[in-house]
Amino acid sequence: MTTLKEVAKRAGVSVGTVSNVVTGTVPVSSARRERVLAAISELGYQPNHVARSLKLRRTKMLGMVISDITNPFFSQMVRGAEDAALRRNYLLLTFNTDDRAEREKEVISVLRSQRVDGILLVVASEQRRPSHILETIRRGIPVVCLDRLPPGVSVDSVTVDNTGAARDCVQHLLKLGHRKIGIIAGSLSLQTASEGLQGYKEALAEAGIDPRPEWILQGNFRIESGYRLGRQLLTSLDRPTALFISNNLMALGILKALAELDLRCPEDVALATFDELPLMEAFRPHLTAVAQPAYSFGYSGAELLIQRIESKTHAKTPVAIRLPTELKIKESTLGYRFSTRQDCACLLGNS
Amino acid sequence: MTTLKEVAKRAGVSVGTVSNVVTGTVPVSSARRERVLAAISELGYQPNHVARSLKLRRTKMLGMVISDITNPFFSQMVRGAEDAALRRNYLLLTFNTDDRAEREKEVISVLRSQRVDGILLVVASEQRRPSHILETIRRGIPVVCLDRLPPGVSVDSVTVDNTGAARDCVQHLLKLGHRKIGIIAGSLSLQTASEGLQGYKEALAEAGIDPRPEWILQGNFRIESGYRLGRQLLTSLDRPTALFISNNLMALGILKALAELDLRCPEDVALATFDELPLMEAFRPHLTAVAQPAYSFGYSGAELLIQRIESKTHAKTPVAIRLPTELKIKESTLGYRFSTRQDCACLLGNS
DNA sequence: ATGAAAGCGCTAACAT
DNA sequence: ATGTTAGCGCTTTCAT
Repeated sequence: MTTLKEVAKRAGVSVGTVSNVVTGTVPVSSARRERVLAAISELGYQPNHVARSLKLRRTKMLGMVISDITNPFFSQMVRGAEDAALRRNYLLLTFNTDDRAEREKEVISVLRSQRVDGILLVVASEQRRPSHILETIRRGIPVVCLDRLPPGVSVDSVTVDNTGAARDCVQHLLKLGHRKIGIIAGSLSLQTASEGLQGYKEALAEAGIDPRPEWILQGNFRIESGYRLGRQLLTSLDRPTALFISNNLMALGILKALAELDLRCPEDVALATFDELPLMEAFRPHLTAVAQPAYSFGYSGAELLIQRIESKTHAKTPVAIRLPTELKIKESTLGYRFSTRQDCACLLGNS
Repeated sequence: MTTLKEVAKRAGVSVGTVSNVVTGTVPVSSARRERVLAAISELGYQPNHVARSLKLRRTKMLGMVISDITNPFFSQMVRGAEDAALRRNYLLLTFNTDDRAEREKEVISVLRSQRVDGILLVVASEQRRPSHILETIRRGIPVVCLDRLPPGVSVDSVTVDNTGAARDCVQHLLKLGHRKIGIIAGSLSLQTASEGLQGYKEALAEAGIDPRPEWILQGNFRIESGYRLGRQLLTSLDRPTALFISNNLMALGILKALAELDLRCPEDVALATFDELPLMEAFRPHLTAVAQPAYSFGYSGAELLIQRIESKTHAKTPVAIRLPTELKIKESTLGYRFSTRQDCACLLGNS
């Protein structure tokens, strides 16, 4: 690999001059600049970012820790973060944890060894005040948590109001006349999942309905678990007439179960889910969903993180960005108790 | 950040000794090792990978260049590559090009500046003998191309037989009795897309059918383009009875068009697509698809790349790994000309 | 405006 | 087995 020194030799100038041409921070006479530029292109010189990082003690790299890139929610988030990062000339180093706390620990350790300038984190650890995260922050590496917050840690974050969104969604089912509403929640050790369950319970409580324990199921956010729990719930003797599902993948699993059991949606069971995805438009019935701004999670998170990195001001109070969600009502809940199009239109209008 | 030097001072040994403890390449007396280990954990020392990379002139980082991480095919591929890389202690630096050649150039330049040890590349450039790729290889940075091959470049690769897979798939439609078969191809500047079209034409030719230009449409691998072209084709006066679609996202778009136009599948039009995804199991009708081993593309590619990096032997002949595809026949093509379950079962059996 | 030189944190060759 | 040191490629301060 060509080095600054070789370029300098070829152009007949000092390494300092070449560096000044490359970085553009110090003016260089145009005659010399020309010669340097010529030498650079003749030799195909590419600045060594590793050496620069060592010297400057910053890498212009961001660590990104998510649970699984093959989950569309996270791939959107990563794309958002990458787009924001590249605009500011930062690169993204991404890792999957599969929501396993020990993987998260390892990954953060790797990221620190790599000397990333900051970390975007979708926490896996359910543990209170996780030391690896606290320690990272204490060492001056900015961390922005996305979607979920580690309990007991004061840290910048980008989240949505999961409780409120779940409550709105279940209220929508109640308004349609449903009284027997089940929930497929995510793993309750994750904050988002327990918030979703909380919203579900609040909505039922407001309507004066006692939650039925056998209709509250805990999954793991994967297709397979939605399928399995869906079958379980839908084949039970006294099955709910509506289901609230805490994420997109489990919803897909339930659709599969539905098809196998020859149940119609929304006639036999109405379905409402968290997370909306472009590809869900192709599904029939079109699913009622709480749309989460997956891309924005990443984009805003990266912007906030870079701002923290570059402003150096060790802020005392964390910034908490709250992104809006939107309940998008579609066929999977409509049509159940309604016979005329007018009724539906009216309901769509004020929701 | 704590450095080796500080650890050495604390433990009362030389930096060399600390380095030897950390890397484990040279034996250190257990008494001193203990002291070093103690100092490391007291100070929370994390080796500086940047400095190590500069010194060793290798980063243990792999560059990965794909078109778009939000496309499930590529997110699976990235996950495969990451799993293979981590097993060998390499990290993955991923970039999206959106299939734009100039982005690819920029990204590869960044990767070279980062001094990645090798590059996994899903090529975007349709240009012959693209200089940025040739130059990268010439400089001794191993490149493994995934899924597609840049024209005129001798390079390691992991691909599938797109032509053969497309031909098999169209032959399946022909066997069912279809004579009016359309194709939604990808952007024909991409090798995979033109191979798919080639297979389609071969199958028709063997059956003695002349291709109808108005039934050969070119999309761009996105949901929206499948939707648009699907509507176009399905609303035409003389529409095909079966459709071969070159990727998963466009197939989803067509399903959306189908639902809007109130057409049934497979009764009104049979559908067969490239790419199979776990989440497609939830769709009804279940789509007949050529299953591509997306995860394996990444996994095998990363393994091959690392082998190249570590064996240093500048191989003269490129390795070309061919992964198998599998035609998975489902409801979206079956049931069209068959009235009894027996017929279907029989057909499923010998395909 | 330009050159010389120190030093970022590490590894490995060399000396002991 | 352990300590000492050169140098990886770069930026930047200090002279000039």
